[in-house]
Amino acid sequence: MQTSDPTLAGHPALNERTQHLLKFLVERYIRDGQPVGSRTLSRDAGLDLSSATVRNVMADLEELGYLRAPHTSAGRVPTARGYRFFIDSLLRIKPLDSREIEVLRRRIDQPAQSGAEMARSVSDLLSGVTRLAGIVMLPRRQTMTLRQVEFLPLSECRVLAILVLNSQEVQNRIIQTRRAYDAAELQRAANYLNAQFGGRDIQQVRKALLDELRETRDSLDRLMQTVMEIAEQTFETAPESDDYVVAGQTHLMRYADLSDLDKLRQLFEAFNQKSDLLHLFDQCLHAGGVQIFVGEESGCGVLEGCSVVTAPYGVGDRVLGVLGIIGPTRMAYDRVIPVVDVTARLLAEVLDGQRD
Amino acid sequence: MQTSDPTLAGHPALNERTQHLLKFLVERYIRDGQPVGSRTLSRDAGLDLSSATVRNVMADLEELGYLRAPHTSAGRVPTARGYRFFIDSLLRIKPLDSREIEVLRRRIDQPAQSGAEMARSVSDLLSGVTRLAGIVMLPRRQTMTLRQVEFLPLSECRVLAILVLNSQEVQNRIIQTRRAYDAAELQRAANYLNAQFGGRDIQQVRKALLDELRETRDSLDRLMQTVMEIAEQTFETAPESDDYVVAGQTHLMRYADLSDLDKLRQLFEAFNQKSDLLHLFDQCLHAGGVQIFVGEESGCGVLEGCSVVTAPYGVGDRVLGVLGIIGPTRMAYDRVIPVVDVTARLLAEVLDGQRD
DNA sequence: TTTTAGCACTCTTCGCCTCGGAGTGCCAAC
DNA sequence: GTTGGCACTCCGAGGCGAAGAGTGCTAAAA
Repeated sequence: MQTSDPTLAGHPALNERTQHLLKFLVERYIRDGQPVGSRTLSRDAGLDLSSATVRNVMADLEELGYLRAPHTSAGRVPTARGYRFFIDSLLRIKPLDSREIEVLRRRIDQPAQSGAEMARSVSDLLSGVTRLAGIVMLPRRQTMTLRQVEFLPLSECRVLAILVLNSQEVQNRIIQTRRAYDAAELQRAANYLNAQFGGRDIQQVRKALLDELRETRDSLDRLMQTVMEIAEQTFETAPESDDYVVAGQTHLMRYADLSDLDKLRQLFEAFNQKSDLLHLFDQCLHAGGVQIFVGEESGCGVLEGCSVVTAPYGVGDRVLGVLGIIGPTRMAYDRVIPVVDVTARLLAEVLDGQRD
Repeated sequence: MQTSDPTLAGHPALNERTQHLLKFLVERYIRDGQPVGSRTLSRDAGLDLSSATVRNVMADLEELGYLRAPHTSAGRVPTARGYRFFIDSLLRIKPLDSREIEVLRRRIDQPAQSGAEMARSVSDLLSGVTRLAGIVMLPRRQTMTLRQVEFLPLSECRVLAILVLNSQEVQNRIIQTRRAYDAAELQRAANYLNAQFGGRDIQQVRKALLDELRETRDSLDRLMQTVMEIAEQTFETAPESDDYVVAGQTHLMRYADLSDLDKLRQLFEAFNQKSDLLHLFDQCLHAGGVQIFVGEESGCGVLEGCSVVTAPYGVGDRVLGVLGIIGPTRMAYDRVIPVVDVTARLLAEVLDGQRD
């Protein structure tokens, strides 16, 4: 999360009163979804100003690009820039109370058979709590710890490789080999790999294998040849490893802001397409905390009118993935931000607890 | 597919001319999505009748419940009953030409690592070809052939069970045991199960295990006790086994018939909910061919305005699952039906080829 | 200098009306 | 049984006016 320094780059200092009015306007717009007029602010903002004065202030804010008027007689609405300033400088986040945190913890701390199952359940949780679309990237395979590897001969030249990762996750891969191996050979290869690499993460394993191969290319004994041929395919980066799970897309259909059916369709297609959003999430992987994209800030056309709130999750100092929500720019940031933040932290805790 | 006998239950005989007009009207409505008036029919249906005569016929068809008029001056639109008659008695299905079939075959005959992957790719295919939402139920686990089973000790009292099914599909399951087993014990148990049950389907295995258990409850030796405890959990019907995959939901957002955002949302929620649709598909499992539900015929409220076309797929005489599409009632049945039909057949072929 | 009251102006929304077009139902004639 | 004719209904587009909301500007007040 960014600090609340009102003199951020590109943001001229606003006096107290102006900030207060902007804050009130954004909050009111988030609540009602209707353009907010000067009378409303004059009456409800608690500043005891006439509507004329408020109008002057609003005109200034429009000039600065924080507000815009849908048409001449319709009050003002925040722009992306307005939301940005609101989020960075005006928003006071209410921390979740401990009861709510407990509920989240219990929902997250369910035994899951796999990373994919975990991701599904957490994105369900996010979407249920925020009533927006929840997104969870699958834990990246490279950062997972290898617990155990086994090989099973299936048929002539087909071997089933089984990886046990993080003690929870099991991944299979059927690999084609150049020659047939018998069970004993495969067992020896597995034993070797387990002894050598058990407890290290996949990335290290791949690197070590490559080094080994380079150094002793020609002098490999029979066992090591077996190991090399099979391990090479086994530890290839899985193509499916960069992926995410979306839940609760239907919530987005309730917002009039997004009622343009065609826009909505494009957004849903982007969820299926995945590449654009994955690119966005990759940027968040090493952000070290909650990150917020308002409207087109994300650089992703289909996200016009949408905001994205993300947080990386991981174990210790290792980032495993990113989770977050997508909703209309007009969302309750003060609630959504802590939910995303806490969910990421709780998930880290739970994964940490499962490490052994 | 039903026969084209025009005297089906509940359907009074219609003379040739009336049938022709109904057929033309339905086809035109499917093409344009606009109510069809008497002038259009008189002009284009090729019968050389005045619009007044056509009006008389249409009034009869409305009386019989095949057509309805959205309002007084808006031409006619088919009712669910009208579509039903059209499909059962009037529709002439154009078989796919061999080029198209070849394209489908190539898309289906991709190596897949698992049933889920296969289901995803086939539902993608269905939705791409028909521009509707494609649905594929995952192959039911009970009907799969057990090729091999292995057990891996993970930690104290946790065992990883690996099932190789149909030589293509690998399933894992982590099971909790009452006492710790060592690798040798597990190996013996696996050997026993493989020798005894390899090549049979899961359903038979479960049944045989239960029988065995009942007959020799007290006299089990140590090996058999091991086998029983572990196998029991391994062969439990997986909860995720009844599931399906949807692709191309976004196509449904293009149809003005479904433009009611709220209806659409409910439909999408039903896709996520799954239970209603699963119930519907279960009915199709043993239908022995293409099955069509028009509008509320399915008994499923959210499917109002939608039709569902399904076909079971399987290997030999064993039904593995159901696939199909969902779209607006106003869909090109003459094309969709053969696509669904052929896809199911091709999938059967491909799965059959992979059996060994 | 800042704030405010007042006023003219703009723009949307709604109801109301009208009008043309599309399509129907019915009747009488063929 | 089929057809032409005609009155009727209904929708949709467009125009009009009133009400309401909100603005910008100006001149006076603080």
